[in-house]
Amino acid sequence: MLLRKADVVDGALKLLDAEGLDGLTMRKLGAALGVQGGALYRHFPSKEALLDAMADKLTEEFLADPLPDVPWRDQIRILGDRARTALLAHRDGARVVAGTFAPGPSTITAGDLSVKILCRAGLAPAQAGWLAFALMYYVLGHIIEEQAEARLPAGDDWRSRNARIETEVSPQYVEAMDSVTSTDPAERFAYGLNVFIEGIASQIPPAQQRRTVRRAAR
Amino acid sequence: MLLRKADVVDGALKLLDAEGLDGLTMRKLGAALGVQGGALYRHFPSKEALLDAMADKLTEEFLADPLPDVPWRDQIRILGDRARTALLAHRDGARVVAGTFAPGPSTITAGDLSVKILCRAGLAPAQAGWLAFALMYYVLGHIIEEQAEARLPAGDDWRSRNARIETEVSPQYVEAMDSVTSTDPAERFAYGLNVFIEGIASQIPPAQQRRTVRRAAR
DNA sequence: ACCTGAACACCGTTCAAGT
DNA sequence: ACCTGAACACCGTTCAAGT
Repeated sequence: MLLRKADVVDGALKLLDAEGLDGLTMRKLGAALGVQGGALYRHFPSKEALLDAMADKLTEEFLADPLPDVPWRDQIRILGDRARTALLAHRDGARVVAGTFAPGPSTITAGDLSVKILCRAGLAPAQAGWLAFALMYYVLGHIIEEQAEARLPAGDDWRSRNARIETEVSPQYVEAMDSVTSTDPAERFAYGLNVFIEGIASQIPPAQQRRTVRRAAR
Repeated sequence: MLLRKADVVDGALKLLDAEGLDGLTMRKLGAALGVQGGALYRHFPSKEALLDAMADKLTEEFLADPLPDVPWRDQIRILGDRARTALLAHRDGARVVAGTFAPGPSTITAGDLSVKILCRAGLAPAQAGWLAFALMYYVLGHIIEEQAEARLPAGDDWRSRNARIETEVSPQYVEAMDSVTSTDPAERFAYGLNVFIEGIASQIPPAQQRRTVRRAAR
């Protein structure tokens, strides 16, 4: 049975779940698809290109449904939550997307969508572009950390690591770190996303802001 | 001449500048230090541990001077700028720090400092911790991208990549991407950092905020 | 204690040859 | 066109043996 590009990407995502990003090798992927490792280079010019295709497939998923016509703040919240769900759906999903070198069609569409939302909110395209990236850094950073923590050995929390090296630390830091490790990641994610949204709101010129509020009200 | 741990870290940072993170191998580092690759395992149990030590050294640099007693917004701006300077000082510096597995003393001190600033601004320790991480995601994401762009082949801009795949894109997106690639990264960095700061300010309870304003005024 | 030399168990990638 | 088999040029890591 001959392989198609899509088969390779699907197999790679399956292997990703089983082995993690560090365990994803061309030889193992070949074996999982019943083929020699080298044969994969008929379908992708490099492992990097395959990883780009995997990232684009993950991004595709959270673009499937159109965004509802709600105020821009809610649209960003929805986009953020969908991105999080899509990235958490595969082991190391966030790391795969963060490592994207050449963006695919879905990655570009996602960027386009983010910029359009921020422009409709009242930002100039330039600032919308800058903040779309900033938003992406937050989303990816947060989820990379979530997925890393999920795979730590049981006793290896921040407390035991701090104890090993002797660094004095404020009681506030202790409380902060305890909260980071004990609070539902979804809540932390939403909180930070909201801070971001309020920061964006602070950059919208008042004239535009009025228009936005009316949009939200109808 | 026998090697010390610090010599290995210094040599590794030098080799990082010459070869980049992907070109940094234990064998090459050994050769640069006049030693076999395997000999490095007398000083570090793994390459990962060496990379952690490199990351901590980078972090150490921007903690050298104490923060001036200015309002919390300015303290965060100063911290962000110092972090950016320190990370840009070495090739792939941001990727090295982002890949940190076990934080060292400086990394912990930097976290402690961030949390303290945010608490002094009026946040509860838990939220201060969450936002300290969010802040770090932004800083690292931005600088990783800066350092990646700096090494792209000349003709390989977003425009030529988009042309290769046929994805329709809004005129706003075009303007946004042009702005991202043509604007001074320092300006973009400061803008996003400020958005973040204003978002944080929006989360501070009014009672606390008054105190903060007075602090800033004196 | 620190380093050498050599090995082990892998990698990504290429390519003549087969079907 | 797609795949095999085998190679090339590397990796991180380990370890007996030297000094």
